[in-house]
Amino acid sequence: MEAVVSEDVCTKWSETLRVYHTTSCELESELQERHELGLSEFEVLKILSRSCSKGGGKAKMKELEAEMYLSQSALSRTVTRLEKDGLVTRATCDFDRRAMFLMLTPAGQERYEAAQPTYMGVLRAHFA
Amino acid sequence: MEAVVSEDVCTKWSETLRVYHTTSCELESELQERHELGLSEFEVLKILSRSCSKGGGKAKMKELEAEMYLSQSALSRTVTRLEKDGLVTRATCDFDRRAMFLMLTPAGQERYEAAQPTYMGVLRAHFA
DNA sequence: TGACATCCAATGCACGTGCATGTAAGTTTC
DNA sequence: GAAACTTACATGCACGTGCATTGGATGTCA
Repeated sequence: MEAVVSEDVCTKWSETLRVYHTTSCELESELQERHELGLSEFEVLKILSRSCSKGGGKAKMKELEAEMYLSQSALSRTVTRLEKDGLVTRATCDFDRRAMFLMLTPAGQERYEAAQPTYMGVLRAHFA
Repeated sequence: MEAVVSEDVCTKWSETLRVYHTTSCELESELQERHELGLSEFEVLKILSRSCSKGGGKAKMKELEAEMYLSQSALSRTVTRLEKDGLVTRATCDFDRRAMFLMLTPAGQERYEAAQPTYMGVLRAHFA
């Protein structure tokens, strides 16, 4: 009884591990090879694209952080990389000068739209 | 139709991501805090413990590599750390002197048996 | 208003990982 | 048996990450 339950959770975990690993590896390499984007960079573009379309073109760092599985420091550096590539711009918030707004540049929007089908293709291949 | 399928695979992926992230983070921190073991270190001990009980006390690096989601180099260094902590020992194979046998030390066996309930506890909390 | 706590983002640092390469041992081909 | 190839593991290196800290801005309370 106990043993059955134990075996069951182990199986579930190793299944999760397998799916996560194969999918994230393929996402990573496909996005890198075809669009020069890491997975977390793509995720930032994805969230920005979504919130920009309804939020008037900007999102706060804190909002991004809450939606991603990434530490504050890692997110900060990811955004730095994206900014260096000209895909997003940072802007200080007028009302709270501690906070930063992020905005997709046209190049960022374009890059995201080019990469999105690749992303979806991998997901479909693994989950459909 | 297309949209529904798309939404579905996205949901599945983000669910996988969530489960993987929360579980692996908790495994990592619990194992580290209570037993001074990283997750991949624990995984090596786990596989060794299993194959030792039936295989006469040893396993080859290649076998480990095949059973883990870890590159050859990462595995090599993980084993180096375990060896430095006195939990496993390396031994060259007599028949193929390229290959390495790994063996759990008594301390390694002990550490694994102490950590295993912690590991199972986390899995049960997330999957049961 | 002044002192203190809280919050946001950036950065120094240590660490684990993957890729590419090195080294040594085994295998194949002629 | 020598040369070319393959296999097993270790290691140099670059990179992304998390933790802890810093610096600056905001909020709170007396």
